[in-house]
Amino acid sequence: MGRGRVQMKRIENPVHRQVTFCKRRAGLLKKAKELSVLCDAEIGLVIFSAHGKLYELATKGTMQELIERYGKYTGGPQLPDEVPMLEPLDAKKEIDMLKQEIQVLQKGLR
Amino acid sequence: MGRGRVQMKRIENPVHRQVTFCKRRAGLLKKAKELSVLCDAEIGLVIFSAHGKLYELATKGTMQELIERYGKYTGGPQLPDEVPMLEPLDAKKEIDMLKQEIQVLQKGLR
DNA sequence: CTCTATTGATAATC
DNA sequence: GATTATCAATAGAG
Repeated sequence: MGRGRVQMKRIENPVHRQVTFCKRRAGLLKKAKELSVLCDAEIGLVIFSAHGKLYELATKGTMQELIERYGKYTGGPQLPDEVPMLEPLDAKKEIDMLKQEIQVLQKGLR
Repeated sequence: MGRGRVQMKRIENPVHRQVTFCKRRAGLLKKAKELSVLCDAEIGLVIFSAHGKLYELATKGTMQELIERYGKYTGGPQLPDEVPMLEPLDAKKEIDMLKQEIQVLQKGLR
């Protein structure tokens, strides 16, 4: 789109990259909403900018609910009781992961 | 795009809706990848079809890592100390406790 | 699925 | 931010 083609690689010019990020981010969010409405799909979209700012979209409910559904889908039917142990990560990180898993499991019990 | 405009509402014809879902889903995933590459952003996209099938995309790492980052972002900066901290147990001990709880929950799910 | 006609997204520009 | 020339996505048809 636009005047001239676009190389599919990181835009080096910071100003240009920022402008493109804003425009395409808006376009992506719009497309996601459209797909959700047109085809009755539940969509979650999370975008972290290069600078770490968060942009999100969740159709049908909250992002948390969607994450839980995701966890249930991937952790449930597909890998019932397979616990792929990770290497000894940072303890805090591992604790957070375990807590999240517990939340998913608790939700599944209801 | 295409021949004729599209009403922004749920497509009633099931065949038409399925075709549109496939096409736009592919387009959305492509756009998400492009935004990630062009603007150096980390993007997570989760799509549940109306029938419950999951389609996902995670640029830069896994979806789990992205979810963790999301949780950290929303639960961290925004609600710094609203997290009921447990007693400062030894990290290893806490991990073992959490794992045990997970096992109990998994058992309950069967 | 492949193939256009046409719209919609957007890169360049102001 | 708004405008416009172009390209890319896609609706409909085969």
